[in-house]
Amino acid sequence: MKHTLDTAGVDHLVGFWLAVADVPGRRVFRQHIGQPFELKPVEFTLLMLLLVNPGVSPKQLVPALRVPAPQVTLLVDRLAQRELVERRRNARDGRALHLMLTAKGQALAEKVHRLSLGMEQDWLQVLSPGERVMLRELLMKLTRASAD
Amino acid sequence: MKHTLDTAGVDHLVGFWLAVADVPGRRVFRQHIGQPFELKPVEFTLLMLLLVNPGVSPKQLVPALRVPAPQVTLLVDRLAQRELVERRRNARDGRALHLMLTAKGQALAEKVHRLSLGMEQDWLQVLSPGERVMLRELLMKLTRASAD
DNA sequence: TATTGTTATACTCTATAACTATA
DNA sequence: TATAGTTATAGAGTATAACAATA
Repeated sequence: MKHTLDTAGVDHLVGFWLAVADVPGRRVFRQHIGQPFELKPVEFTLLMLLLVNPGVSPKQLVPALRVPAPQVTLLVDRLAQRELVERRRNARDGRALHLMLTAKGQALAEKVHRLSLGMEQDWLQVLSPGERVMLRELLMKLTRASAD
Repeated sequence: MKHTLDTAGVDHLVGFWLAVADVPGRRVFRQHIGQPFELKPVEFTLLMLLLVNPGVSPKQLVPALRVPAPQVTLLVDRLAQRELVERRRNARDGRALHLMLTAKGQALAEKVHRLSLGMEQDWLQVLSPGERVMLRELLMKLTRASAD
């Protein structure tokens, strides 16, 4: 009995290998950041976006996080309840919100960002430094080309 | 108001760009195969595996499809009900099963395989032929290195 | 006693429609 | 009348534990 199946039927598909590689990629995140700090990938991403783009609106997060508007509301609810993020009313437009990191949120965001810088090393060890850069740049090129 | 947020906080993460690229990758599958043939990605992958590995057992599919055993049962249930796959008892071991494509399943598997050969062209258009090969090979290398 | 596959069940994630409040 | 955000709800996907049949 074979222990590894022949994947010849899907070997030609970038999408297949992308989906497969995503599994250990998510595990790396979970082990280094997700579990220790109780952050889901999308929550981590939101913190990272707020670190660099303070004051963005939920409306702007919909395309950036690739998540529908109602989910952004729930996402911000959770982070606001943990006092990591706060909602501020837009002074000119009473409908719109500005999202800001609290002091606590800022500290956490900086900490997990620092941790994230080295967390993928083991996972990517099989690739040379040049290959890692190449892989990331090809993925970025692919994404930046399509509708962001 | 900026229309594209600064992703500087996550730019260094291969896992982030992998997850992001996976979104249009799934859309390509859905448009070309998923919707027209009512196949989910995991169902398509199972058909492709059976095309090359006839007679595999659900047990073998668990690691290959990265899906827990009960989900394999339900997956095979659906495809068996559509008369694409059939379960055969192992003659030597009454517990084990062999999964086979039916004639109908074989025909569908061959058809969607043929379609899949060209379906990613538009999506990957921004990459040169060499870059596409490079991307796929880096992803395969990354996966083959870790536990399959 | 261990293994293959199944059943039952709970949990999370995701998507959509309807609503509010402001403009 | 349109827009930002929220509420409510339903559907799909995922994970775990308990079970039946065979070894």
